[in-house]
Parts: sequence; structure tokens; C-alpha cells
Amino acid sequence: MSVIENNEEQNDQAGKEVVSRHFIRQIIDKDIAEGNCPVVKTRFPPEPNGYLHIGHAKSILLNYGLAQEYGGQFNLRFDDTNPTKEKTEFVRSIIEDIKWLGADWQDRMFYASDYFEAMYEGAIRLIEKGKAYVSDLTAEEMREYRGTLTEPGKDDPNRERSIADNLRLFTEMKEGVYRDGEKVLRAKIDMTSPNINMRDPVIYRVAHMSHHNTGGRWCIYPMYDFAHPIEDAIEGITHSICTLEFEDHRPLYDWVIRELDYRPAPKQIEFAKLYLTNVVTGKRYIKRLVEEGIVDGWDDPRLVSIAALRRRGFTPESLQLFVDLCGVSKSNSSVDYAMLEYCIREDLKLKRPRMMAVLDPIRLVIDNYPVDMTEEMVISNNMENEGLGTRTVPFGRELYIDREDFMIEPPKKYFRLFPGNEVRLMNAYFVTCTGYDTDEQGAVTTVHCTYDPATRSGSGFNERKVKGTIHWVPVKQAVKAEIRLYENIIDEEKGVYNEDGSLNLNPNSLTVLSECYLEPSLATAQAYESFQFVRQGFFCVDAKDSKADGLVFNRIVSLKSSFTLPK
RNA sequence: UGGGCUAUCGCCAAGCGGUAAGGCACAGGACUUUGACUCCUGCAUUCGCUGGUUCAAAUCCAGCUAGCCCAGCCA
Repeated sequence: MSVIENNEEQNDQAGKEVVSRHFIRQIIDKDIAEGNCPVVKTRFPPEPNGYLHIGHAKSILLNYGLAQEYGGQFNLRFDDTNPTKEKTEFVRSIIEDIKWLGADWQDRMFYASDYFEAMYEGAIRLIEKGKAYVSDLTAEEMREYRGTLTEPGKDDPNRERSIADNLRLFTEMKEGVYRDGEKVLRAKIDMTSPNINMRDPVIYRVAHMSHHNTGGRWCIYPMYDFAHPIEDAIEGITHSICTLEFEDHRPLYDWVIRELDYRPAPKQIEFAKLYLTNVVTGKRYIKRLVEEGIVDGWDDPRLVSIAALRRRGFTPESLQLFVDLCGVSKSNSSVDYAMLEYCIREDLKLKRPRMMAVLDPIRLVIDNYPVDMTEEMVISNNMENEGLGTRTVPFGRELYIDREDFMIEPPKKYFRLFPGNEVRLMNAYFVTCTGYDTDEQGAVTTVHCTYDPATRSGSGFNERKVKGTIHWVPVKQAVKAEIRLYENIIDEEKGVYNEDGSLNLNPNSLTVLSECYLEPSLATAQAYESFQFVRQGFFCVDAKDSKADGLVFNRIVSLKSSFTLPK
């Protein structure tokens, strides 16, 4: 007896989903267990110098998710310490994107520039401790003194300047006595360090420029390596999560925290960026695509900026699923786009109505159907989710069907319409093909059929079965629309880059179908609204180009298919 | 010829000394008013390589190899 019970218990254990804990969670678990961290505080610190893309989404959702999971706090902080690159336009778009993703910073949205005073005071303290000095070196000289990856650097001629002189000079820097580049403040660490970041890094520079947030109040600005740890410390961030390329900066991060005696010390943790295979995220490449008119903006549905994904029809939930499936680690990796496609299909599958739309129309005439008759077919919006209700679609003698659903001479295993074959018109009747018309070029224009009134959907007809079911739209009530089909903007066969560094573009990345017909209930579809078009894929109303009297849909993703026409 | 990091299935990724989770992709099959969904089934005798320690190694040690990052007054 006890053996059986024991087994059942083990089965229960095995049945529980084992969620593996990635390395960052393990670090936090340990910090909490050791009492180093009463509340977990994370942050997402974008520089407002561009649009967010899917890589940022991983970081946002990671930081926010961790705060949620541990009952802590998540801050949004604009890391705006370099006025030469930053614009308020980008803070606007970043806020919009993060909100849309669902990461909630509540009332904690900050600017690094809000802390300029504290940073300035920190710099003064460093100078007073003899840990920072003003340098007269030019940028070129600085580079020469720094040494190389394999050779140590040389001490700055100004390295032993007196504290009093440094204080005076730094104050003059702040007061605008010096031109851009004329003087900088350096941390005094170790010019022979094997880690180049520790070779007396510049921590303040002069820049006479208006800042998007502080305007003309400052003409000296702190460098990232000095500013970031201070920002984190001021906000009480416990775990400062960044990407791998900052690993070498951690000693400097820790140095700043230690020298300025910030407690408790925030901990920098690095993880691998998210890369998608055959996808471009580089700013300068996208800028070129926009300038050359190859895409219609940073939110072109073929791109992977958050705005583009939103416009294409991706949902926040699908991106959350995606980053969850990708995991968090320290190995550089590149995730298949197929994984993203899986996630959006998975999310939309039960949430969206399944409608009929004909992308490449030909006419189907039911010759034995009364000329003036119309039937109202009541159709379930989603057979797998009855909660989505029903709608009505008019059915008549003349319909549009997709060109692909008829062949004069079908290959083997083709079970759609061809002369003599019977198929089901989805949610309507069985029809049998009796003939077809062609134009002068021999292209099929109309397919002729007869229908069997006994076979109406829902009637319980059970005498015979058909192998094929095709979708249709009534000619008279159809809504005309434009549908845009997308492929990867990169030619996947050739890889992302040419030898000269240019992009390998796929000339077929956009296909515009201008004569598509939708069932009438789609006439009122609103921007960003999405649907399954049965047997074809998921589609979303384009927020930029769609009009009430000229609907435009983007194909988000096709349905999977194990059938391809032999060409 | 410096320093830092990484290496487990086609792609992600668990694993933390006790004998290779899971997902995506793919391939078969069942079901089907979406050639979809769902459901079954299959998919690493092996963990970059070579040695060593151990009763036992993907896990520990040593030595190699490969890839990524660093010489901004960018972040």
C-alpha cells in the first residue's frame, strides 16, 4: 500500500511543471536568502537616442518580470547623460512602447539628468579624496597615453595635480571657462590595468550644448561609467541588469560605488542580448532603409522595432511568451524567427475571430441556386472559443473563392475544387464543379458549380463526406480591401550582410494584393484589430494606411501548412 | 602577443558529482466543416577537444581549441 501511495506522490511531483530558474533568479534568490536584499529593485535605463526594438523588449520584460516576481519595484530611467545624441521625440516613443508592452513603472519614471547635481558633488568628493583629476590632454593624446590591448598605458602628465588645482579647474569647467574637449575629469585608478576601462577613465567632459531635459544649465556632463552606478545607487536599485558588453565595466562600476561609499551597493549583472536569426536591428542600417524608401518608416511591419511589431499585429502577450521561451543566459545566441511566429499564433489562436477572406479572387457561380435568393448563415466566430459569439454572413448564387482552390488539372492529393469534384463551402453547402470559364489568356475567371440543398451546414447532413473545405465571400456583399503580405526583408539564403557590409535584401519582402474581398462584417474593423482569415493566417488592420473606405490589412503570420502545390 | 566572457540536438535552453528536462523546428500517424488547431509517436549512448581525479564526470582539475566583447571626451 505504502508503495503505491509513494508512487502517486512521485507522479504528482513529476506532473508539476518544473520552471527552471535562470542564473539571474539564482543570484537574486541567494541575495534574498543571505539577507542582502529586503526588496528587489530593477530598472530599464534606455538612452533616448532611438526607437526600441525586440531586443529591448527582452530587457524590459526581464527587469519588470523580476520586480513582479519578487514583489519589488521596477523603474523607468532615461539614461540621458550625453546631450549630443538625445531627443525628447525618443522619450515619447519609448514611453509609448514600454506602456504597450505592459511594464508598469507606476510613478517611478526618472531621468539620469535629474541627478546631475549629485553626480557633480560625487565628482568633487572624488577630487577631494585624490581619486580624480583634471586632464589637459586632447582626445588624440589621451588615446596615445592609454596604451593598447597588450601594452600598458602611461600616466597622464596632469595626474599628480594638486587637489586644490583640480577643484579650481573642475569648477571652471562647470562654469564654462573651457571649450568642448579642452579639459576632462579623469578617475585616478591604474594606467597599467589589463582592463582598459580602469586606465584612468574620463568621468566628466565639457559639452556646450542644450540638453533635452536640463536645457542650458550644464556644460559639463558625466560619462556613463561614472553616472550609471550613481543613478542606480540613488534609486536604490538592487540588481542592475545590463548586457554582456558591460562585463568589463563592472570593476569600474564597483569602484565608483565603493569610492563614493554608496550603501547598500547595487549589483551589476550581465546577460546575453537577444538576437533573431536573419533580422536587422542596427540603427544605421534601418536608417538607410528608411531614407532609401525601402521601408516606409521605423514602424514598417517588416522591421522588429516595438512599433513595427505592434503595427504588424504582434501582441504584448506574444512578446512576453517569446522572451519567456527564449530564456536568459550568458551565451551569445540567435533565435529562429519561427519561434516568434509560433508565439503570435499561439496567442491569437483562441482570442481572435476566424473570418473568411479571399486574397486572389475568382468567381464561383452556383448555377442551380436561385438568382435572387440570399441566405443568412450564422457562423461561430471561433469554434474553439464559443465565447467569441457568432456573426452572420450572407450566402448567394455568386461567390468569390481563392484562385488556389480550383485547378483544371489537379495534381495527386489535391482535394479542393476541380471539374467533377465535390467540396464543402465552409459553413454553407457542398458544391460540385461542373465547369469553368477562362479569359483570352486562358486564365480561369469563373468556376461553375451545382449545390446540394441537403448538405447545408448545421443541418446534420451525414450521408456522404467530402475531403476538401474551402472558404468564400459573397460577391454582392463583399468588402474590397488591400492586403499586404510580408516575407523577411533579408534574403535568408544569402544571410544578412554582403561582403561589403551592405544588406542582402529580399526583393519580395512585400507583396501588395489590392483586390481582396472580405466578408461584410469586417467592414468596420479598426486600426490594430486582428483576425484569423481562415486557412490563411492572422491579419491586422494597418494603423497607418487603413481608411474606413479603404481597408488595409497586414498579414501578421501565415497558418502552418503541410500542403504545398507542386509547381 | 593583454584582459573579460561563452561553448549541452538544426535553433533556444535546463542541468550545479549519481548516469542528458523542456520548447521551437522537423518527420510520421490519429482526428478534422481551416491540408489549421488538438492528440499520439520519433528526434543528443552523449555534453567544443585531450588528458586527469573519482566506484561514478556535462558537472571537479589541467592543458588545448573555437566564438563573442574591450584601446569613445558613446551608452
